[in-house]
Amino acid sequence: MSDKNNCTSDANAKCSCKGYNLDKLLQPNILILLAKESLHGYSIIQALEKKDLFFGEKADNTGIYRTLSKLEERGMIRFEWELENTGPAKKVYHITDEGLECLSNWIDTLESYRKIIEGMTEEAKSILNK
Amino acid sequence: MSDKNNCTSDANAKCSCKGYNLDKLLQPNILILLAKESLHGYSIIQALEKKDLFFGEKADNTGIYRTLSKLEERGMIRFEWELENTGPAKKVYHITDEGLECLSNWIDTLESYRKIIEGMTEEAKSILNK
DNA sequence: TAACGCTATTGGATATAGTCTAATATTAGG
DNA sequence: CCTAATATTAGACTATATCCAATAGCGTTA
Repeated sequence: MSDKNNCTSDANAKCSCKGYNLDKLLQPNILILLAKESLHGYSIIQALEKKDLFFGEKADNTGIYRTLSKLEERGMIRFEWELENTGPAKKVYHITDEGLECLSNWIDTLESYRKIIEGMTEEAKSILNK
Repeated sequence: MSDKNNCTSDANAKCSCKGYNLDKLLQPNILILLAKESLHGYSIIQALEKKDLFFGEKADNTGIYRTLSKLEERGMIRFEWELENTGPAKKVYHITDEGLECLSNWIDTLESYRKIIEGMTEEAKSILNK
């Protein structure tokens, strides 16, 4: 079996069909966490890692901090600096009313999305007789 | 009710929570179509529009043609020029063995993805009491 | 025949989401 | 003091998709 005839060939080693490039849905995932409790960036990273959100891959810190900044710019979340305890200063984020409404929209959006993905999977299965 | 307190405010009019920025999963969608029959780009566009894949939005031609080029570069699909019939020349694409294996991988990936999205939706619902 | 619309493909610039690498800073433990 | 863990940020880059524009063949119709 030649390497060219499967998605593990050099050129396709990181083919999207393995899930590497799927949207991690960081915005709704972060809103869900913050709807339950206020957290700072680093603890959000750890919470997302626990969830095994990333197809076994570890979370990307930079991406999460960038998403937090963007959500803050849009008024979905706000933060206060926490200097009290031990360790470096932390930005403790909490969700706003706008963020809760955004999360409510996300529920409908994700349900539609799930149906689309379900339909695709069923169609692909029937074609390949899987 | 102020405009600032919902996702329809100017700044958030095209908020991702409405689904505008979701991955359209063009790669697997195109592979599914081509696993059933060979097609040229423009007919793929029309087929995807019929599916209402895009949250009611119309398909973006450029994106579909770019995805076709990428899939072709990676050996998932191949094309022949069709000059016979009326109209401009068409690139008729057909799926390769590698493309079929890629689609098979996509089935597992999409099933995992669906479960992740389902879990997120349920969690968000329980938090918001929806 | 000129104008228009449909079919069919491509290119440039931009947007959004996320990754990789590196840097900075505080503090606790050995 | 050195290192590891905690905590945040910046620059460059990749993947996916969008918006606008251009090109080109062909049929209809005014």
